[in-house]
Amino acid sequence: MTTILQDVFDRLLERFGPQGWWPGESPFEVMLGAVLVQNTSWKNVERAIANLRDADLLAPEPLFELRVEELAELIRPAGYYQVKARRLRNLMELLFDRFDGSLEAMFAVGLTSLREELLAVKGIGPETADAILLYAAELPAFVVDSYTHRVLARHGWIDFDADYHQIQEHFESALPQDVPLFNEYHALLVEVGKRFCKKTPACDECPLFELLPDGGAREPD
DNA sequence: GACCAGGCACATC
DNA sequence: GATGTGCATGGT
Repeated sequence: MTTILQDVFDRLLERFGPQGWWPGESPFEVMLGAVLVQNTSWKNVERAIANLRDADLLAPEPLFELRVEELAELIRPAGYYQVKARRLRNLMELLFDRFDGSLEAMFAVGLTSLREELLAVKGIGPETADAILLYAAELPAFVVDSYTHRVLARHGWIDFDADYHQIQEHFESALPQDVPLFNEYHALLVEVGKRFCKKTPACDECPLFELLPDGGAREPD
């Protein structure tokens, strides 16, 4: 049987093609990006990561040894740089205190345990944790972001007041627990969100428009 | 100059 | 438990 969520995925993939997420050359870099991108455009995150790369800091050891004040200056282009420097520091402390600095060891503890450990880090909430799980650790956690919420709610496929866990369950219960699928699906939702489902939407040109049961009349956010 | 972008923690009621 | 606010850069 075909669910609406599978329809949506097929349509988005056909329209936009594979997105090749997550941008980043290593799992460690992907993990840092997950924190840096919080409420921030990816363009600004790229500058911050470039600064870290130029300083040869895109690896666990050197980043762990870097003072938080210096880290803050380097990631400044990503915005909220004082807060995010502290958050990255907290994440490094988890990595070294619990896993001796080994990403492999950290990712090997499994989805449920690692998710709990990540959520216990101050500055890592559900979306950042799931982004690390899916895109860095390659574990099947569906990532829910503001676009996911907006796209689904505006089409009437979830309630506007659905919380993170409800939306995640909505996807995970309707789809196979497949890492490449979850990877592509979230990336495609961000893409359609950026193009057509901003705060001022362009619904009439959205590829999902015709999937609406009643022609698209929906309450605003 | 206003508004927005791939959140999260914390204060206050 | 719900709602509001601070955090900050860079693009439109």
